[in-house]
Amino acid sequence: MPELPEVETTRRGLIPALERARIARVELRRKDLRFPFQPDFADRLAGRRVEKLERRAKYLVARLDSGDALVAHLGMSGSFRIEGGAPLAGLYYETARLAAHDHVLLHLEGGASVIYNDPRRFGFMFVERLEQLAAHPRFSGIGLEPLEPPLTGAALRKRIGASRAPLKAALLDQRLIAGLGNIYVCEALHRARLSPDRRGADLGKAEAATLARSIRAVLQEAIAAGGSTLRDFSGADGKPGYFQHRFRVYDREGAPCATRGCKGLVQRATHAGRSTFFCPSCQR
DNA sequence: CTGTGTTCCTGTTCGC
DNA sequence: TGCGAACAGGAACACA
Repeated sequence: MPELPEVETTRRGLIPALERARIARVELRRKDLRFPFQPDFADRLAGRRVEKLERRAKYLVARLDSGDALVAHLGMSGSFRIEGGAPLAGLYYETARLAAHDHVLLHLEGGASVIYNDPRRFGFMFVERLEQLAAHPRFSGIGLEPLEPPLTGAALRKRIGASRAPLKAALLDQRLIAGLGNIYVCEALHRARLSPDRRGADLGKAEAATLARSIRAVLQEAIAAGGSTLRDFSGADGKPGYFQHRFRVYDREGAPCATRGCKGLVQRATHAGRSTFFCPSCQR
């Protein structure tokens, strides 16, 4: 589910509870998510302090005072929430109430708990030495970050200009650009008025610049809106995002195109087994 | 190198 | 109302 804006929303929501907090105890309510947990997973977290919570592509990375990094990917349906934390009669209690599909609980010193919930269990977590993270197979091939530093048309053109894949596929490819998923690729292409079938290799400089600007804009607006909630995504504060109300094409098949002056209707097509929403009239 | 299909898993929605 | 099928935000992999 969660694409870059949802992961970033999660990061920002978790920071107040997690940064500088110490993990007192780790509760694994099953032995695996998408993969089995490492045998020493819980032991390497317990007693450690979180120094910084960062994001790379769609990954959350918590730097620990041990030199380890806790890495989490939300898959299609993962979310974090914070519970508890208020002292009772001068003592702190773990007060987390469990919900269906709560799989990992990080009980923090002070009584709050950070809880990972994931019905489909496509998400995963692991710990890795921080200095080895860049060389980790899941990180070494990751492409350009779209926001920091701001993605330029030239950088984008350099990456996808080498690809003869259709733009829809190229932008979904995390090895080229990091953080985009099906929703934001559709939205960015529509804003840039580019057909999902265009090839990266024949994008002109001006088109690449427009596309880069569109990608940045849609991601930034989505982050400002707290991400998109299609079914049940919510930030760490429990509130849903509301960027879904600002979709111009995604899940709007048959609706009039939002581009000013365009009389087209939003169409749905399939690329590589995934739905693509676009306006055939203004996206060329 | 490319596109396509499959797989992991559960929940929701749609059509009959 | 019930029931099965289709479909859903990700991403790695096998294969043609």
